[in-house]
Amino acid sequence: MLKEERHKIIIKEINLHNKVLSADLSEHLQVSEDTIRRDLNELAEQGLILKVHGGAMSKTFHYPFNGQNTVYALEAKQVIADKVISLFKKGMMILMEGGTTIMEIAKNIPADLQATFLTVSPQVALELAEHENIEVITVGGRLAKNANIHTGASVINELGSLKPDLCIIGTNGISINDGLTDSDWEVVQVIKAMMRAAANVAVVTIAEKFNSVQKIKIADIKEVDYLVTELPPDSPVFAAYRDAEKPVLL
Amino acid sequence: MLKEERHKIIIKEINLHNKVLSADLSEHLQVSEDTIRRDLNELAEQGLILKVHGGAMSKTFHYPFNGQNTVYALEAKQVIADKVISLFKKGMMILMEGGTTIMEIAKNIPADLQATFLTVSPQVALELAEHENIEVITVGGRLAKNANIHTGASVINELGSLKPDLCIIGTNGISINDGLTDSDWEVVQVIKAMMRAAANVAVVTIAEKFNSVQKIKIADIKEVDYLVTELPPDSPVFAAYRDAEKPVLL
DNA sequence: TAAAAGTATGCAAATACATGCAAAAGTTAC
DNA sequence: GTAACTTTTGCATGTATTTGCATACTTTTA
Repeated sequence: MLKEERHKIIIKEINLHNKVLSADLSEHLQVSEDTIRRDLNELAEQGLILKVHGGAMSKTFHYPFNGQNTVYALEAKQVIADKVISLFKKGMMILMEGGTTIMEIAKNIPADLQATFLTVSPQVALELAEHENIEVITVGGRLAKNANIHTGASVINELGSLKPDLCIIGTNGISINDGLTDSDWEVVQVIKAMMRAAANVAVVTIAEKFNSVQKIKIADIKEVDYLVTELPPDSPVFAAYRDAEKPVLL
Repeated sequence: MLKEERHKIIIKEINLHNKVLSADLSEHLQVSEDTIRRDLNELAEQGLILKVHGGAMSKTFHYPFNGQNTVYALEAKQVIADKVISLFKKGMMILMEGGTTIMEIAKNIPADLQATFLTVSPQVALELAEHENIEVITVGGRLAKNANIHTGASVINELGSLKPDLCIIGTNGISINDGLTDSDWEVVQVIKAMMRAAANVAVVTIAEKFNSVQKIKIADIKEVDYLVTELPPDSPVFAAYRDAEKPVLL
């Protein structure tokens, strides 16, 4: 049996079943597991498969969202992500909303962080699933199409029985006087429930959104524990926030 | 024996068996292996064959695997999608599993169908969300990273309180004797719960998976209401299935 | 946290390869 | 026909690849 022949069979097997076990292949192809492992290494180097402990899996199945859609204010969001991640500690249970900033955070979580992440966003869930050491739990429910997060009574219900250490939310509007605001009633209900559930609340937002107000109120500024933007905490933009006890500026 | 004569025979042999071994050719053509190697080198230089260690292989046989982003057996899956969609009626509540075939179905749902879709897969949920007229509900839970579907007790629980009209599942193994099989225990539990919940069960699979068996049993064939493949129902592949009352072949 | 399963590494045997060379076979020119 | 030439072939040599095993190490699981 030629090596390339084995490779072909392995690829086919992975395409059929999305994954293969080294032990199964070894028996099926009548070669030692060492040889199979070498085969899998080669195929992985060629980028054809994704090698995992015990075998290999389909790459397409695992990395569905390679589509590079440019994110607005990406650099700012990466700065924000770095700051937020400094709040993450081992063993924490962290609840995340959706949105591009939160996605950026999810992408940049350190590989060695051990924590449990809850989210109401399928996109965030899939991004989080890329990290080996974290457990991902989706709070399911009716999927609101404009925001791509789960909403509805079942979500509120479910959130009521969770006690995360930290809750990360994006926001559409934020201002001293009107607090956090948004324009989607269903989304607002979910965010309220998330804030109620969590021990600490971090709001992430690009500075551009400061002092903008939307139609529906979510909460007062003083209910936010951490406020994270791309600007340094001593930026003049935050002059009005500095006297308040909360939120802590990052 | 002329060189060109050998070349023709080698090409013929490769077309017939997709591969040749230098040792076999040497014996068959009564020349030294060195000569065979030189032959193979020449044919490879002309781009007619793919030379590999130990012999040569058909080029067409090897090439299809450079596009790693193309879903395996995409055409077949689109045919399957069309057939399954014929089962969808207005107002139905339809429960979907995950996997590439199911994704293909989700993509091809007619724009005007009004229905409610439940799914345990974040990917499928996001795909379904692209459709205006359907309601999407995610059954949330712990996200199993290898399969990218929600698993665990909460999912089983939630499924227990749902009564979908139709349930669409992919499968890794399917055979007359061993029924539906898979290799992931958590996934199997979820699929079992899905089948229990639904009034009707449709299994979608490319014909290639027929008569393959995985380690863990999900259900007997007779528990499946519709069996959907890319082949016509009267294909000889289904000879053994034809006498059974269920499943209905599509 | 200990056992089990899976992995990486070095090594040796077997096999396959490229290369140079000379003999054999085929070709051309006279 | 045969000398001069080119091409092809087999062999010897040294090199490279492949493979299974032994070993030590890491990850996973219970």
